Amino acid sequence: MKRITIKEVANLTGLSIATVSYVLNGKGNISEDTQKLVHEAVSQLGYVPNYSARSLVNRKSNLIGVVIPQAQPGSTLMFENPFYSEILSSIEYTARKNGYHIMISGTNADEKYLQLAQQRNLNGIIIIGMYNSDSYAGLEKINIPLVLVDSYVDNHHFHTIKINDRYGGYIATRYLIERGHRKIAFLSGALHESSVNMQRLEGYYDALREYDIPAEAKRILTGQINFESGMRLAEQLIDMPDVSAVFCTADILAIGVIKRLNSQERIVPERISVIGFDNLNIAHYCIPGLTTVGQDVYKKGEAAVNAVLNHINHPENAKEEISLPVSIIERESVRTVA
Amino acid sequence: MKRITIKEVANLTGLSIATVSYVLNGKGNISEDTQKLVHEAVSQLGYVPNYSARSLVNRKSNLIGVVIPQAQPGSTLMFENPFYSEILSSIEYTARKNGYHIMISGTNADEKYLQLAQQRNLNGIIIIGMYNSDSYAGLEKINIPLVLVDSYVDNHHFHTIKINDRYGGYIATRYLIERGHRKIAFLSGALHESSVNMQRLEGYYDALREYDIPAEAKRILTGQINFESGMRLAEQLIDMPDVSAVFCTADILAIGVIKRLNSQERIVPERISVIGFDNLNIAHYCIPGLTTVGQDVYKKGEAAVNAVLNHINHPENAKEEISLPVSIIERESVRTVA
DNA sequence: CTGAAAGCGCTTACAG
DNA sequence: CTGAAAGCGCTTACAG
Repeated sequence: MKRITIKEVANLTGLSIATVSYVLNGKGNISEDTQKLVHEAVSQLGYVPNYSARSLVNRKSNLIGVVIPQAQPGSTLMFENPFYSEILSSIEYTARKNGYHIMISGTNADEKYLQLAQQRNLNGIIIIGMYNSDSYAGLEKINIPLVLVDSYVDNHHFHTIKINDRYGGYIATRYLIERGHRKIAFLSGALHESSVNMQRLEGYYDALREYDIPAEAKRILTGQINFESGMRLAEQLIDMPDVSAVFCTADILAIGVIKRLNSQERIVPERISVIGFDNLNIAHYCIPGLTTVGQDVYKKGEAAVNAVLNHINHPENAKEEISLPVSIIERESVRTVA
Repeated sequence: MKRITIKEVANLTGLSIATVSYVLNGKGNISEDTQKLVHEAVSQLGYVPNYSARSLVNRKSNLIGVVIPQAQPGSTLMFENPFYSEILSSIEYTARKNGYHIMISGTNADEKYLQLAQQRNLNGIIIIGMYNSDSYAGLEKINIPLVLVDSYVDNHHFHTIKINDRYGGYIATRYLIERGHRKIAFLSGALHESSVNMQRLEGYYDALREYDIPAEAKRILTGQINFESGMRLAEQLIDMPDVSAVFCTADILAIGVIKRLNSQERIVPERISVIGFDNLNIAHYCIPGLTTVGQDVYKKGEAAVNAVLNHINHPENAKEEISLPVSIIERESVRTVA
């Protein structure tokens, strides 16, 4: 099956390939008649432009790369946490509306990905989540728009989209305190320096401080951000009968915690209260509905794509640093205590 | 920033670009010494091959396109149903291990996607789910490996990966019957001719027939495959106090049903039993744990990629038609009645 | 308003 | 064992 090229269109119309190319790209000054002629030939022949050839000369691919963390190095993507599929959904949608496609891959956000980006002539890169900071080494010497979502590696070379994580941690904790809780556990993934978890922990401390509640190191429990880890961390809670509320820095963690607690004698919210973070769809699905710190995951993805697009169109502009709002979403997993 | 090309590598080594290309591709008979020379120059220069140029001459992109249904035409992808992110995860992983990347897009699986596939020189296409059958029109005249996941449009032009949906419907229903249930509702998405839902309904009928239980049309309720629809369908159940068990053809539907039922007087499983289909992660997360018909979503994605890869390597082989097994996963959402 | 020609960065018969 | 050259399908100054 011979591929139909611009040459066949040129032959059929009796024009040159240059002219055909001009009308296809809406460039140059081509007469109405000629344009119509070309368009007719295109649809008659079923001509489809070859992006590989276009990319080669334009040095652009209309492809945006999205880097999603892996569950384990070299393993499957972290889709177990619905946060990633939710944000991917809005990234894909926003990109599609603007004529771009999404390439996903579970590579690390490191030098190797930089190679990939060059190989593929990516027009932009969106990196979601935190990677250890020397992963970013070399990434700034690339002149491809690069946006970091939820990362506090802040070297002004990249666009950043995040939320006010510290404030989120603060309002979550305050919400529990205002409902009479004093012994509040903090459950999260690893507390790396530049992680959102660390910020949320600071917010937790802020709230305790404001209400003169001493922070207890033993109530800070860390694992990974997934369901299983939530189950395991909940084990540790079982030996802390005085803890009346738990702040989990991710909904998926909170779901695991609730599941495990429920299988013990500690029903949520009757015996213990739980608040999450993210407001994923599952927070709404589960029973009891999960009270959580809501962020607009859809907007986050949209903002990431827009940052890429803006950079493409106005490379001279300063780096974007966008911080999206958070707010408490009340459901049934927290109760007021005396 | 000038891009480093094969030419620079040739200059530095004093070889021709042909020779450099040969060693890069491991073709031809090139001496050890020359090979080493080239590799040194490559790493010294930081040379990265340009896939656009490669694709242009090879007519292959190392890119596999994955088509995921949209929630609404022209809207975001159906990631609200975790089935899609779970299968995407295994598709990406399997592709990555084999040197391919994944391009996702929410286009319809129609002539337009065919154009896209040609534009992008896709090496394979994986279409997940059911589209109306004339969407596939023209898709067979493309000579790109194409695999259909969970579709009963069966014209032998495509590879197909599915499970035994009818049997799945049968064992789900039988499971309920064996536990004493007689008035069993069937909840699903639209019952299109070639949909998995229709097959699962047939299995439901099979089981009823086997046990001489009359099928009642009023107990067949259809909506869409999402959480909200599950909530809405559950409304209708409220006026059917005699129904003691519900078979939902998707876990996400079942989750919606349980949530709604729970907010009424009908607690699961005490007052009514629910069985799902898919065995998604959420089936394990929720309370009560969801008893469901388990399929291996990971294997499904893996099989889809392997079908593409096999086709690439052995285009002469017959179309693959793979059917994966299903089995009951017991949790807590079904109880035995007298 | 339109065309001839160079060039994007690679691969691959074909010669030698 | 290595190289000169054509060609993949497109875009874009530059002429006219």
